Amino acid sequence: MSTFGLKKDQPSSTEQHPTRIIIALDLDAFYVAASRKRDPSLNGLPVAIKQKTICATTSYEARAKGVQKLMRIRDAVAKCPELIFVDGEDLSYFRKISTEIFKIVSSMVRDGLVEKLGMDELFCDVTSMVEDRYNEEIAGICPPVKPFGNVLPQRTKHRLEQKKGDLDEFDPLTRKLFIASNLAQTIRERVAEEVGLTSSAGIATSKCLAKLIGNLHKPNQQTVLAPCDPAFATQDTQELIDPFPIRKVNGFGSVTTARMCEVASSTTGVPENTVTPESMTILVARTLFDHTALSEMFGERIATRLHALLHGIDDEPVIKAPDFPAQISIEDSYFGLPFEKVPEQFVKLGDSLLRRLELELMSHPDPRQESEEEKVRKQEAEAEMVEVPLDIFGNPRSTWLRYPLSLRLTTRQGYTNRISRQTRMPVEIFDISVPRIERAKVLMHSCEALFRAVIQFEGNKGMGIHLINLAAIDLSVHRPNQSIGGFFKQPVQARTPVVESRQIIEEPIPETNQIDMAFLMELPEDVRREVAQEYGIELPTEANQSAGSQYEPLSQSSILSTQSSASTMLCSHCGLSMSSWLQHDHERWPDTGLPHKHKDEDMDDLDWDDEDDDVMSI
DNA sequence: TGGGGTCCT
DNA sequence: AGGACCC
Repeated sequence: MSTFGLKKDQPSSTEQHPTRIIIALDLDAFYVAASRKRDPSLNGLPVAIKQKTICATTSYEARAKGVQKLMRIRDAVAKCPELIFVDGEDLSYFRKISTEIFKIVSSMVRDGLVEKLGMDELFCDVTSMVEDRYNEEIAGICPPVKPFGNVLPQRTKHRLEQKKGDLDEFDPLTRKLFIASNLAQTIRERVAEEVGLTSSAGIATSKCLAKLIGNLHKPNQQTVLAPCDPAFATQDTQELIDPFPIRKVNGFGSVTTARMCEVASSTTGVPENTVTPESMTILVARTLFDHTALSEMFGERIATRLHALLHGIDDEPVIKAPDFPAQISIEDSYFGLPFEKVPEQFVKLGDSLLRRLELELMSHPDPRQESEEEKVRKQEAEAEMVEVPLDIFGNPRSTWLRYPLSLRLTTRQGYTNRISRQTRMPVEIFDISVPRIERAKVLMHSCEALFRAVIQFEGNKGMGIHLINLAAIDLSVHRPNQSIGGFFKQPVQARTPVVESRQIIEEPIPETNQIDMAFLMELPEDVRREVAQEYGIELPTEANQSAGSQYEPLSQSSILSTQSSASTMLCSHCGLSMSSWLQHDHERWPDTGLPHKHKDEDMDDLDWDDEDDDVMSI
């Protein structure tokens, strides 16, 4: 029988925007798999990725012993005493592997139409790729393909078993989904070969369905949802997803689900707590709530989305991951960090943030690490006979590809909600000829000002700080100019790059780490060790220290105004002495930086050594 | 319950 | 600036 006629007479049911073919790719136990790539001795063993007091991710061996994701360490050890813990607080390695995988998949999908969800999930819109391949099948250029992996719904499976050779009798959409399942397999194989990590996939006509059914067969498997009969497609799909708890569906978060359980128990008159999130299935929700009900509960916009999802409809497009993220942030959690210890953490987190900014927002002279944008930039520069910026040795120089214009500080006191404040990013941090720890100190000062604002707003809840998050946001292509006020009459920073980069500006050779020692030694020991380790600085041994005593201990309070840079200046306004890196901050006080001397009273608002601090202990 | 992210209001 | 959502 000819499918040609069918195809012409049936212009696919959704004419407004063509039916899409989506692949949802999910890496199996990603953190564990990446850790095993780094350390193969973990293979085959029960492993948990530890973050503070919880197991963020667990290996399948651990799950077999009942060690679930997000379980407390204590409970995990009780379930599985042999459990091996891998520290998962530093995400840099995971980020690297994640990027590798993203690049491979992007290169295999037309137009790089790949969306990232977290570090281990990808959505690919392969509609047009599959379309082309389907047309080749129709033209007889290549034979029709069987689906790869698990197939749903049952109706399609049965038909496959019955009519073995007659793939061309299936509906066009069904055949396209079959094709996509083979593409998904190819992608998974490539990732496994080149990176060494296994993954699972779901193939369907929307992100939501693809993800839902991808979860049905999990490690290292895939599932395609390919309704074979247009007359039953909607019904088959609905019956398939009806038993799922709504929590498994992408738009239903904990708040929405809880609210629906609440309303459900009050309207149906069933006793409380009998409608649990797990029992709130798509079927139950769909029977209980129509669009109007949802609209009253959540508002028109959200209601429309949720209502559609309950009916298996999801129009969310696959949005290609941008070259640069919208934000880059660093956070750490604490068991009630006393206020006076906060500045040290600002230095530590600020330093980490700077590292990440340099890694992710700058060009890298090593061509092996070169980003796509950078290659394009170089090609353009070449075409226009403009030289790429060179360093003092004539080698290609790292330059900023994006500049975060704003800095945001988010904190949490106890278990209350997060409080955040933002300010302009101090431009000094972009001057990489200055040692990073110096720039981290600039960030620290900005953070202190923001922290004061947070405290003034929130007051002291008497439990110390439980979370600090530093975020670089508002990424711009242009280097921000310095031009607020200007009574320091600083030369305006050279606008970066590309065009006027003919002349090589001789930048001062970066100062050695020696200059940071005084500052370093003044930090508490644990922080100092962490920072020093990051920089590869060898800390003096105790013997050294006592013998040399070259590092004069500074008073605690001087942390707020310390300066170890050689270039010191006095504010012409208030006469305060400070490192030249702080000029800009100082000038903009109280936005960031040091206060002017005549405004010292303002400092009283922030008492770092508040005796009333009732620090919560573990 | 972590250490990240997104978008909407 | 906060809140919902995602992993």
